[in-house]
Amino acid sequence: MTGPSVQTIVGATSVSDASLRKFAGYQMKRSFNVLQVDLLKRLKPFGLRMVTFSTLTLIVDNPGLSQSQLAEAMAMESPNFVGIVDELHRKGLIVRDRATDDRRAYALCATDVGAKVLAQAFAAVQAHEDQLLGALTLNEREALVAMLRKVETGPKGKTT
Amino acid sequence: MTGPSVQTIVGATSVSDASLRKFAGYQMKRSFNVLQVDLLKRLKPFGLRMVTFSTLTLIVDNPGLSQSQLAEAMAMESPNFVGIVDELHRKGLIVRDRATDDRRAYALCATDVGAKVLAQAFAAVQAHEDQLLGALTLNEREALVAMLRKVETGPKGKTT
DNA sequence: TATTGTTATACTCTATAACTATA
DNA sequence: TATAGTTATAGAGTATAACAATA
Repeated sequence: MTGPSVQTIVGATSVSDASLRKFAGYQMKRSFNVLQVDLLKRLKPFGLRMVTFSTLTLIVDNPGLSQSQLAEAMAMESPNFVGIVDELHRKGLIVRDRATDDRRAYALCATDVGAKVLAQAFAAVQAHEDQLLGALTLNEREALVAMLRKVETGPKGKTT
Repeated sequence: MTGPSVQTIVGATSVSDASLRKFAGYQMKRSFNVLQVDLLKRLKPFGLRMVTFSTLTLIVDNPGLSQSQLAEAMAMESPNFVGIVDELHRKGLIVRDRATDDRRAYALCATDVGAKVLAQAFAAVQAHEDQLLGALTLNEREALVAMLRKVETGPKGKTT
């Protein structure tokens, strides 16, 4: 919706994407894709991907919670969470005990191995962020996260 | 990796996700998901989704380019681009003429209908962004996009 | 040989309906 | 009846290999 550049195909025509680049949504997608590729590479040595890393972090920080509580905290649908938990369990990183007061629910906790793996992975993720956000100052990084959070929460800070 | 909160399951335990929230990557994912849901809703009346909207925008701004040029500009793999172009073509929003100088390639252009649909959809997307980024000032919005771009480009601004 | 567009394929992420066992 | 976890399924998004037509 911006550019002149009415050319035919001839050679190395540079594509004008200025219209799209103005949209935070488009830029978020582009940036996140780059970030995710790098993050996945960094997590691979630990047998983790983004979602299993996030889940394991929450379990270590909040031992004993149920799957539905964790799924809700991650804004995930519970059916999609089942495979994640299975994967962490299969790798011996977490245990699933039946909750004492509600025999439908599990209480998820990290194993010693899980805690150790997470500690290492956590450092790797921090290194990954330090590298990928290396062009930003610490203040800018905080401002970025804060602004993104406002986008997530919405204009009125709706809780619903 | 932060919190105390070693509770059992009992009732409405609030989950501590402070560790994850410090990561720009996690926050980007959460924010983008919210944004995408709203954007899809806004684009539905026009029969577009995020990727077809983006593609149509590029075609209107850069008439006559080939699929591979556009796919590269959007950082997409060409096989995944085929369906996008088919979809826009099926809806009568673009035409695919064989390029005059290279009979392997197509020269993609928007139809009159395509241009009109995009103009309306473009306004809708702008309204969507104005709403979703409503908690940010115009300066903040620009800063957000600029910082995200730096993340995409990388610390050294690598072009490769 | 290399490139454009294509098919086929596979893996991830996301969303919904419906089931089971407990409550 | 409602909830926790599960299964099955379907739709997007993303990635690679391999092919035909053309360069």
